[in-house]
Amino acid sequence: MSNTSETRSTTVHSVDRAISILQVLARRGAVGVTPISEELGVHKSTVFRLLATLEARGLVEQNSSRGHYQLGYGVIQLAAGATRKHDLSVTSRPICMALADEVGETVNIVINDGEEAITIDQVIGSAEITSVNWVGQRSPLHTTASGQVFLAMMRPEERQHILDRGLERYTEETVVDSERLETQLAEVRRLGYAYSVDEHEIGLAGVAAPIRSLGGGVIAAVVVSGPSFRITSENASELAEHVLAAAAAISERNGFPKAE
Amino acid sequence: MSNTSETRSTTVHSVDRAISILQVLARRGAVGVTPISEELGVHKSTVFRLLATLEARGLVEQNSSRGHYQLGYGVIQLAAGATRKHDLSVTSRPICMALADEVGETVNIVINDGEEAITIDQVIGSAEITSVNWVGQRSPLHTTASGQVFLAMMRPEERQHILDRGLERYTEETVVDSERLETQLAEVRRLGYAYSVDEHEIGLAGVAAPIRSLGGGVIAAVVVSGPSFRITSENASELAEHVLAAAAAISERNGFPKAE
DNA sequence: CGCTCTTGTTTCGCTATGAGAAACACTCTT
DNA sequence: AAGAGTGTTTCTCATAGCGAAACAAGAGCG
Repeated sequence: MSNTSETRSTTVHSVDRAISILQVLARRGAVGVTPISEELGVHKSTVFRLLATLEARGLVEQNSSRGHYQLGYGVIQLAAGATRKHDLSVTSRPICMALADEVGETVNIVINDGEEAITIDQVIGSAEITSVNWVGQRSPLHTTASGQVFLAMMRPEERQHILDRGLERYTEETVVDSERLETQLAEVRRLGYAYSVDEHEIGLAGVAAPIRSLGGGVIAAVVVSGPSFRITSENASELAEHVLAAAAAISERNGFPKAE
Repeated sequence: MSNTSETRSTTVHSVDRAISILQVLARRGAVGVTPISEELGVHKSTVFRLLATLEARGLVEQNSSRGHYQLGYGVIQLAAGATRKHDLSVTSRPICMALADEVGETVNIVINDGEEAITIDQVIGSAEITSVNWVGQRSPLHTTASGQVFLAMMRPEERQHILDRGLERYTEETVVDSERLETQLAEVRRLGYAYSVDEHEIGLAGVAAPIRSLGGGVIAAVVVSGPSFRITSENASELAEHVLAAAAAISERNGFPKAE
């Protein structure tokens, strides 16, 4: 089959067909040679040969002798390479640019290394007079909006381990009492986002939402941050809606099922 | 390149090459045309044409004009299809068969539908005199080893929601007190596995460990179960080692990073 | 700033590959 | 037991995919 009006397409026909087969299997689960042939309009001997190639490389498996075909472990292995953490900024960058444009503030992507938060990408907002480059910088979990997202969503014993090490005070507003922080984190779980003001640095505020991966785990956070005179408790919930939408879009690109 | 001494291989050459390119990108991240050409021993115009095909279908992206190539969102979408829950039994089946052979008891794969545990696959152990087919059967979360794995690993407010509905007594050994169950579940989190005996049915015992996916979320449990005179508190920890190893192998096949 | 080198991209002619037709083998259904 | 349907294999042929050569663009160096 040809799907282009050009005499010679730049794409490789048989690779195109093989990808179509993979997509049929992703959508339909275990399927036979004949239904694939009918759906794609390709001869069943061709389908068979392409499946044999995909099977030889582990992208496809046959569930019994002469049985149906389904996606194999090799696809999961490829995806594991595709979703490695530090490539997250590549998939999220266009969404962050759109968000920065939308809200006018700086947008960061932050990951959790288990002990601290690390900013891996940043888009400067239009409202910024001066720009601090946060990329590569570490920050404590308890004082930043993104850090509070990580603390809120992690398992209690993992969080307890962190709290047991003590909480360092950064400003007069820093919460250093474990019980009070737990209360605050319960609110983060209830709302689905964190809002932090003056806790890490006087005059600095932020709104953060979790980025989830295929299995639902939190792999990063998207944060809108700026001066606390612009990011106030009055407009934080409106800002949060934009941040949550961006986090959902990024999560979807990382395999998290789309919310209906 | 030809990797077979036969005159004509059954696999499709160009599809084979395209998959090799995907695997290079999964391993190396963003790479250029020339390094891929050198690593695979394929002409760079061929690599370019194959990359163009993969890019057209979304499996590969170029990070800037004339820039390096990397895996695209399309691979994650394929993997989302590959890791759907009910296909889990296919990836886990060989590991369960090996585990059943190893420990001599029946092995089940159980998923959590949010309210109850459901067995989706079963391998009968050699020590079984009679065999009960658990596949398709539902069981409560608080009385079974797998159910306790799910309760232990879920977020506290989700668990609270379940506990608030009340716990039904099945035997004299069923724990129906929420605080006592929470203590038990804390032990499950500490050990990484659950051991349940006589709580669901007198004479029935089991050891269960969580199966995790790419993002770390618990998607299922692998359980060894049998009569309580064979699965005792004495041999449960030894049995648990085998179960944990099987759960880790299944988790890895579902994209969870291999523990070093 | 200009030149050189490297790499991504494009074009073209040729042949080895991938296509479909036909047939075979196996399983399921009646 | 026979027929239908589907997975698998073989064979011939047309063309798609290959590599060589050349071009275009960007990076690095003097």
